[in-house]
Formats: sequence, C-alpha cells, structure tokens
Amino acid sequence: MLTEEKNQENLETRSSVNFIEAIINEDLRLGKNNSRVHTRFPPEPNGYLHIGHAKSILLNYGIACKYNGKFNLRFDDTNPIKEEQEYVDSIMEDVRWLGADWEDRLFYASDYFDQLYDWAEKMILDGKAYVDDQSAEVIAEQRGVPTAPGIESPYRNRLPEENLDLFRRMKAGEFQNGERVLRAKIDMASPNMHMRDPVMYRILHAYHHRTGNQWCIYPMYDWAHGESDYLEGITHSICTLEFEVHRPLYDWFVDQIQETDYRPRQIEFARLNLSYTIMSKRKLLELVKEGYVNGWDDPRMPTISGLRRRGYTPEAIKVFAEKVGVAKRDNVIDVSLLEFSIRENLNKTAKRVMAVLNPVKLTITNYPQDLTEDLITENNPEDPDAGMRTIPFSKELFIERDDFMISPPKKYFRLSPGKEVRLKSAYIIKCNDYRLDERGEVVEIFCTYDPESKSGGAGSNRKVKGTLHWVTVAHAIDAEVRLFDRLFKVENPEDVAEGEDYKTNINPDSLKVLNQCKLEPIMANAIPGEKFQFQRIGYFTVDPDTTPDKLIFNRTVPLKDSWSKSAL
RNA sequence: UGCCCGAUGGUGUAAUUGGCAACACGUCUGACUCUGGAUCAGAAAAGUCCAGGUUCGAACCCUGGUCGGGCAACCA
Repeated sequence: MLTEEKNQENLETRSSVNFIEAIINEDLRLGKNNSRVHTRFPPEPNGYLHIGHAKSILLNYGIACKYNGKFNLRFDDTNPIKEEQEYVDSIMEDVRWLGADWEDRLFYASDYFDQLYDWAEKMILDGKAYVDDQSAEVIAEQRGVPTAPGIESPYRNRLPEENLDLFRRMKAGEFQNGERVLRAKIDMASPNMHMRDPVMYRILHAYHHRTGNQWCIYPMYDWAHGESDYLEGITHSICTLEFEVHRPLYDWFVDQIQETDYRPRQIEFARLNLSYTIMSKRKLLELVKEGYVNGWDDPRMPTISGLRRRGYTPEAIKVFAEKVGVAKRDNVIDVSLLEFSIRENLNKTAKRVMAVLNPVKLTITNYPQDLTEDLITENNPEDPDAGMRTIPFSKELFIERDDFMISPPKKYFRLSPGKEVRLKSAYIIKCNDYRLDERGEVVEIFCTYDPESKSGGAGSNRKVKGTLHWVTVAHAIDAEVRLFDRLFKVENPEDVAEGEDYKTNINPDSLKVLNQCKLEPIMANAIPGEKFQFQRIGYFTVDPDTTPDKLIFNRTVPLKDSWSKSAL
C-alpha cells in the first residue's frame, strides 16, 4: 500500500477507532514497550482456516501496518496428536493469499520447547511448579467446580529436588502417557478455574510434525502461548473472547519470566459468526470426513480455501472484515454482507461475457443463412480501461430458457410471442412463432430481426423493455457450471430440536450442476481462477477441476435479482 | 447461587470521551439503463435492556436489577 494512501486512510479513520486501537493508542501514549506494536496470528495446525480466522489475520496484520509495527505468523503446535503438516501448508497458503506478510517471521511454538523446558525447571526450583502423580480424572475432581473451591493435591508440597528429578524422568521417557503431569502451583481456591494449579506439561509419546520423537512431554496452551509471545516480543496478543478467563493465568506465567519492562498484553475480541454458516473447526472437519462436502476447499465451505475456490478475492474479504468491525459483543453477521463485498469488488473488475446456462434454440428467420457478423461489445462497462472485444452473431442462437414465455405475466420484460427484445450488443428481435415437442416443451423460437437496430448503429436508439444475453449455436462452446447455494437451510444451523444436530439443517440443494451450458467462444481461453460476470446471471470463476477438454465454472454469487424477488 | 465479559434500528459498527444517536448491509419507493446488474434520488426502521441516582444536560458516570455469552480437557 502506498504511504500516501495509508496516511489518507489514517486521517479518515482517526475519529473512529475500534476498542483495540484505543487500547494501543493509550499504550503508545504511555510509552509502553518502547512504543513498539507487534502482533501475531497463532493458528493451531489442526484444520483449515475459515473466514473467522481471516478476520483475525486481517485485524492483526492491519494493526501492524497501521502502527508501523510487525506481524508474525506462529503455529501453536503443542499438541502433536491433532496437528499435521498438511494444515501448516494450507494455513501458510491462505495467510499469504490474504496478503498478510510475516516477512521472515515464521515461528512455531515448538521452536521454544527447549526454552520452555528450562523455564519450567526454574519454576520447579522456585517452588512454583510440581509434579502430580494423579490421574486426569482425580485431578479434575480435585479442581472442584466454579461455585466451590478445589482441594490441593497430595503431591502439591513435594520438595523441589524430587519434583526436578521426576520432571527430568518425565522428559526422559520413563513414564507412560497420563502417568504424571507438571502443574503450576497457584491457588486451588481461586474463583477462576484456570488458576487452580493448571497443568503445564503432559506426557505424550507421539510423533510431532516438526520435532519428531525428540519430546515426549508437551507444554499446554496456557504455558506455551504467553511465553511464545514474550519470546517474540509481541506487544498486543489479540485473541477471541473465550480466552478472557485465561488472561490472569497468561499474566501469571509472564510474571514468572519477565526480566525487563517489556510485557505482552492479551486483548480479547468477539469472534465472527455468519448466518447460514457453521464455523467450528471440529464440525467443518466432520463435514469433510463424512462427505457432506468435497473437501476443505469445497466452494460451499466457509474456509478461506473454499471461498477462494468459490471465486472470492482477498480484496473482497478485506472489505468485508472492515465492514464487520471489531468489538466484544457476540454477533451474527448476515451472509448478505459477505455477498455484497464480493459483488462490489467483482462488479468493478470482472469481465462481462455471454453465457447461456439453460439453453433453448432461437432462429432468426429473416437473417441470412451463411452470414456471421463480428459484433463489438464492452468487456466491462464499469471499467473504461477494460476495452472491447468481438463476438460472433448469426442466424441460429441459444438464449436462456427462462427468457421466453408463451403467456407471460404482466411485468415480464423478456421474450414472448409478438413481443420485441434486444439481444445484447446485437439487434432487436421480434418473436413470431415457436415450436413445441410432444411433451409441450419449447424447442425452438422463431424471430425476425430489425437490421436497422444494430447496436451502435444509426437506428439503434429504439427503446425496448428487455435485453437478453445469447450465444450462437455454431460458435458456442460447452461448459459445466456448478451453482452453489448456502450449505444450511436455516439462519442458525445450531438451532435444533432435542437429540438432533446441525447436520439436520444441511441444505440438500446446495449444489446444482448444469452440463449443457453454452458460452461465447472467447471463453475457450479461460484459465482456472479467472473471474467473469456471466451477463445478467452472476459472477463465475473457473474451477481448478477444469481440463483442456472440459471447462468448469463455479458460481461465486448471483447478480441481485429484483425480478425473481418481486415474482415471489 | 462463584468468577469474567457483554447489551445502541432486522444485522453489524459508530457517536469529538457528558452536548441534537450516525454509517454500512438488508428492506421498500422512484429515476435511469443495450445487464430486471450497476448508478442516482428518497423512505421506513433504534430513542440506546430495565429502575433509580448524579448533572443545565447521560448511550456514555454511579447503584441495583434483567437478559445473553464464557469458565469445571493431561484441547487450543
């Protein structure tokens, strides 16, 4: 981004900062952390990123940019059982695609395993941590409940030397999974459950995607996260609301290692929720594993890879994230805001082309049999720089089946017997007749054209109510078009009757595949990821499944359609 | 009968930190249009969860409620 633009943006938004920026402004005013701002995005590589993560990425990266600070990408990989390299790769691709640049600061919590271990030994020596021999069940029981204090473990007052010996033997692999843990010695009576001697290390004989079999003890989130922030010099550690109750523990752990004035600060914001959408990683994984969708990048998924394949652009997602804002109250954003963002973006950038999704033949009876005209049409009326192109026109055409009705309702502006319409960038035609098959389906429409009405010509000023898109029979190329609808039938998929789950709300018609689609010939050159507006229909992108002999398009989002709406 | 958060049009976010509740999406009109798109013009829609208090003045401060969310993995 140009500095000039950035300054302009700062000026514009200065009067209205979100609560996180307000905190940062205050920290800066007080000169905290040498007036540095340093954020990070800390995903666990246990699944693909979704639009909610995009909000977080863009928030963290946006703040770093705005305050001339830095942004890190850090994988929170402290649980080898759930984490995989595939997820690391996909996450990096998605973060990069969104435009968040971590420069040379790619880190892993596992980078810090040695340091964390050393600090843990020090805490043991200081009497701040101890080894507990009890089972997970017993420990959970002793922790008590939110409304009543817990009780102390019988191992709580073990001598530091014994704790150190045991901890070293844990590390050395002398014990089985679950046999012992290292716990911080805080307060079993705290009203905050997280302060009741939380587990710092558990034994996990498991292969880690980066450290292999080097370790058999792994740090817990609370112990690893704040210390990782500390090691990276993070100033503002932004996370979601559910970690709010963890903050006292975050601070307690930082207290144990802090050596200078520098100190990272945790700030929590409300995660993004979208109507008609499910955002839980666990449930998205379930949709993938149980085959409700075709993989993490299925265009119906709210994953970043799904949105990308659907045809969304990073710009649109950025605009969306800005419009959504940042606050602490729970929210459900209407998907229409997301759709607005991509339409607004693609309206300015997508090339307009003719595509007939559900074709019916139309013959212009008074047009010369062998003639093909190259007509000129705009690539994008919203973008003067997009230029013009030619499109062939001849006697036999395809038009959209929906664009013809034998006996139309009152405000139908399209084609019907005796009526006139314009063919986009071509001529005005009049319907004289049509032919039905034995089932009563229209198989051919017969029209005459007005040679004087050619687009751009002298006599082209005549007004007709409707304009149709079309392609020629002789030149059209075939394509498969995948029409996506929302994955869930209801606004809140989690809202279900007793004994049912969100899967009962899955929309059975979320994917409709059309195979007889006819496109103007220039589309033979379309490449995967390229975006178009199919005129009068919607925005489409070329799916990566496309092969040289089979073009496949995904519908990103339909055009707004006030006609079908009013017809309801 | 614990602790921590939150509450502003249908949805989301603002309100110069105590000064006429604004913006966006959505909805509805109308204009324009060779995309029933876009664009343009306009409208409806909250009196700020409730009750008290402080103040000339409260969405904002205080008190007490109500409602919603979170917290009891060797998950993050």
